[in-house]
Amino acid sequence: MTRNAAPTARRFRVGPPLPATFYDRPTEIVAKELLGAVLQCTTAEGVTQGVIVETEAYTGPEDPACHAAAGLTARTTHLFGPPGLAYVYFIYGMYWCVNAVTRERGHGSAVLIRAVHPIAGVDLMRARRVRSKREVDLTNGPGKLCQAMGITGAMNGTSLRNGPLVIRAGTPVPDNNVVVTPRIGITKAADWPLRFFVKDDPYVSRARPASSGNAKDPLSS
DNA sequence: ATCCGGATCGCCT
DNA sequence: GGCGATCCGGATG
Repeated sequence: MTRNAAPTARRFRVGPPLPATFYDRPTEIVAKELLGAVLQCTTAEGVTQGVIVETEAYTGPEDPACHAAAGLTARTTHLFGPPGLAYVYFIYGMYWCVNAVTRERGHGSAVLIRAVHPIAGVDLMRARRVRSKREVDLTNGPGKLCQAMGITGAMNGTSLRNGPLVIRAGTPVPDNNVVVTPRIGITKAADWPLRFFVKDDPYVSRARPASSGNAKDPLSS
């Protein structure tokens, strides 16, 4: 039997695009409630869809891990845009990451989408992610899901209701199925509990934040 | 003009 | 668990 296959037999609800008012709320709330929603990307190659199963909140200029902490620059223009915009940025010389802008225009906060559970266009995702060995490696990370879905900087600043990227209402995840932990891969504000993921979903990037032991002893000399 | 670190990933030991 | 790839933004001189 197909033990490892995505649960395609189960039908996910794919509703209308989420309204701008959905995003115009505290970023942590938006991050939590985006779990279960459906991210959709349309390109010349086709349409891909995935249920959002992992997010992180970046709350604004006062959050040292948020790009808004550097102020309004060319790069962060759309991060400071109106709620419901896509903020797509380039990282580590080779990957894209996608965010949903939250709160009112000028605030500078967003939700990073860290993992999705594919429900449509899976063959296209596999074609774009030849490197991935296991099925979960298709979309279990922010750089991976952008590669799988064809999300690039060309989509930076587009509306998440109209553009090539759309986030649609899905099946809300009950609180008792949501796990909250510190964010992954950051050094500033590394202990703030702003990461949210769906308990037991196989596409979550990691069950826990990098547990790289305890702090080293910087006073060894 | 130059330097450094980064919201990552995949391969190595 | 560690490290290199590979490029951009922001800070510094």
